[in-house]
Amino acid sequence: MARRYDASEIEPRWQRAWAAEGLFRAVDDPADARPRFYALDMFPYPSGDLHMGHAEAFSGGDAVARYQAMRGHNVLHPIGWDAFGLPAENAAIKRGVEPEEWTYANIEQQAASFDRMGMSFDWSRRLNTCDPDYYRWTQWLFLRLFDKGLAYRKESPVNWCPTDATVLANEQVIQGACERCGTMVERRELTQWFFKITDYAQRLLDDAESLVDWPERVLTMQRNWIGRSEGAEVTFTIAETGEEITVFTTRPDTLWGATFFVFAAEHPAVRRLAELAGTWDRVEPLVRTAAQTSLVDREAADTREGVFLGVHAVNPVNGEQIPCYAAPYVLMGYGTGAIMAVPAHDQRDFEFARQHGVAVRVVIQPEGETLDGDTMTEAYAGEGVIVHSGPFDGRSTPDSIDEVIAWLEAEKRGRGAINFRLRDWLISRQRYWGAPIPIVHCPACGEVAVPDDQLPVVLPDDVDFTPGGDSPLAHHPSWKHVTCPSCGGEAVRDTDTMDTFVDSSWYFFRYCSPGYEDGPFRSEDVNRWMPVGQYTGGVEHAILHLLYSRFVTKVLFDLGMVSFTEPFPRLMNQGQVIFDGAAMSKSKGNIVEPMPLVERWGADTMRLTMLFAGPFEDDIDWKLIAGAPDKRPGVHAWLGRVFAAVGDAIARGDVAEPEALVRLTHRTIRGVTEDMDRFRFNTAISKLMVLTNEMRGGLDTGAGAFGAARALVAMLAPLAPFAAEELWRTDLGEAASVHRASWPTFDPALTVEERVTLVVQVNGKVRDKVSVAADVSEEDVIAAARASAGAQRALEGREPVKVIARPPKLVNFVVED
RNA sequence: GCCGGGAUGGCGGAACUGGCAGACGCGCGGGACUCAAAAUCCCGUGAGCUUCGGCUCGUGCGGGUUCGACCCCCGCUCCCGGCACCA
Repeated sequence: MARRYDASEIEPRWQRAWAAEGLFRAVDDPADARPRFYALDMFPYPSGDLHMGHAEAFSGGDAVARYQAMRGHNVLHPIGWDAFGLPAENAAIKRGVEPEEWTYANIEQQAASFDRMGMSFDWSRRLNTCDPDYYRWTQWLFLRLFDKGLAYRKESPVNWCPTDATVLANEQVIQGACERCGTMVERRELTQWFFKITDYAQRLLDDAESLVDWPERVLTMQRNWIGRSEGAEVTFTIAETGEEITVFTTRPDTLWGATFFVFAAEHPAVRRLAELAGTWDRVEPLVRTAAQTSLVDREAADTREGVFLGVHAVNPVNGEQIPCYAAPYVLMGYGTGAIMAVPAHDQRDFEFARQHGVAVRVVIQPEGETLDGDTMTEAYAGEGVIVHSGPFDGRSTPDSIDEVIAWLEAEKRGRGAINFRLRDWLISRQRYWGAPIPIVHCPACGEVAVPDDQLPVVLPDDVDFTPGGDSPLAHHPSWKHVTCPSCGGEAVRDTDTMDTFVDSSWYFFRYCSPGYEDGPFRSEDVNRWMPVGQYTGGVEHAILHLLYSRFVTKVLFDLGMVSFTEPFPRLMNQGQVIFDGAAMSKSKGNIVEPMPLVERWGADTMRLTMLFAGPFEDDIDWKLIAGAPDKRPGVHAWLGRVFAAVGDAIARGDVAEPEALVRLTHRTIRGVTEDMDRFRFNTAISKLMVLTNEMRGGLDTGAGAFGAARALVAMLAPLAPFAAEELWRTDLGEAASVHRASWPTFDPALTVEERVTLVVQVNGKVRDKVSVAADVSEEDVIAAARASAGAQRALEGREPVKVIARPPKLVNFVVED
């Protein structure tokens, strides 16, 4: 009687057993001699139940954790929830549910689903970022940045929805409109808290070089986001007032080609200069429009509009006076907010010059060509020979850039400079459901840190969520009124909360010291477990979360709290689960949920479906890989065959196995091990399927397969943990879990084939295949090839002019025709 | 526009370092079992031609290097992702 596979009976039973045994607890005893492995999955946001993306990501992450445990590691595989954030507040506004209630209900549902899936989490380390025990330390982290001058307040433009009367995050502005009410977003200047991540720009860039195990695209995105540019700062003088204005340029070699000068519309000097020159009437509308245009619209605009200010700038390299304009195409947030414009060699400046009738002066020409500024149709940004540039005439560029910078420094007209596109991290949110910023504003003392021993600053639970323009905390009748920790006078709390990316920038440290009450974590715990052995999650966090986490790690390193500067040396991004080429969405009505699949066919089938569909980092199109919901998935049928084959093998007992099966088993162990090390779950599963098929072939002839069965079950464990455990403990009779068994090993001698297929080619075309001994000599292999029927037929009696022999795999006869 | 990644049967995908293209699975066709169906098992399955021995073509397109190219080089096309006035 063949062993039957019944997931619905097996899975809940082992799920309970694992929990009762505490099987997945990480061992914190320093005396434990096993090497440690921190398997980290990006923690979920609790909006509803788990979705397909979670199912895919955690299937991979859990396979890694289980595999590493079987490889002899003491594995830390924690879970938690990124539980602060706007959706909870929106649920409160829309449906009248308390954010806290909504959040915790979703967390419980997701936790139950994870359990049902059999995720090997160490539940004892579970955390939620919205728990006061957690956000106490988020606030503590803020204060350490505040102490170091890395957290500061300044006025900054933000997205403002006039209907909801509230500030929106960039992600909440959809094509210039509020995502909730559709009103066009405006721009407002508000005083906001920032983290000074720009101080770490160079280190974030330099250390990225060490992240060789990150996906290339993620590293590229980070580098582009940081955006380092080398160039020079050059100081121009306003002819009419004598005031000095510095610009940044990456092309100091084109300084002699500057024919006008442009200020960002918001530049503080614009109004003063325009009023002085009597042009404010004409300039003012432009400035006002720029100030009101949302940041999103502003970046999407591509006009070359601008207004002459009526003043002139003196070019320090040649004393020339050039007209000054204000134009929105120059950004206040980058460089100095003012530029020298070189229309001949910058396309944007060129378009502006043509539209406003400004001269175009060529100072760089391609070798052997002459460009004419009056007739050229686009800027020339290439290499070439320098002309009309005083001491640099006749030199070539870009080689001369460094010499121009040296000359500027010697002449005291400018200096070499580096600029980054990276901006400081705006962390203020005028929102309720976040960690309150632990600052008290005192009329006498200014910004005062809440003392560490008064943390956490707890969120009140009786607030009005109706959008009102600033944080709901500001409207609470009593919460914000406190005494100043410094002078004892009357003061008010800061009523903003922190960006949820602050919460998620340090959660992986907290997992190392769960429940620790004297700090966010114990350094010795963190330094034992970290850096993370493998970080798994979605590519949507390629920039923000990963950049912020790297930044916070470097700050903690500088504080002497951790001994490393990069938290995640190995990163893997799973692909998205899509449907019919598009993201699953409610409006499309094409959402497929993982839990019904788990209930119908079992968690193991859900995992195998995800992992077998293709490379882990590729997208999965559910429409293409899944049949009808009630149609039995192929991987489920395979598990059925595994049960039957293992059952039969056990019934026959540990008797002699065909040598071919023994060799295949060893080759399979080698191959699957390599695949697991490289996240190649799809090919690992395929190799296990081949082994299953071969076992069944042997069993048909009455031979044994016990060793193959044991290896198969062990290798199945990270991929289909319930089925493997059932076979291991119930059928094979092992007392201890397969998930704490040793990963099978192979004998290299047995992975080598005894006989191999020799490919016989004539002129590179396959003409025959012959079985030969693996250690065949060159002469013998050529003789065997030549004797083959296919070679005889194709050679037609001709003598090869050349014979290429690669024993034992290939012989190629080259003949002339 | 710039940057990154792709394109292989009807479908998802394999192919180590340049050496059997299409592993494994889905789907489909045929068969066994069955009163029947489901389940299960077996056989076949890139295209065309075939005297059934084989032959020709075939990894987005066009060239090249090589005894030999899905793989390397040059030139394109299309698709996906990211950034997008960053001076």
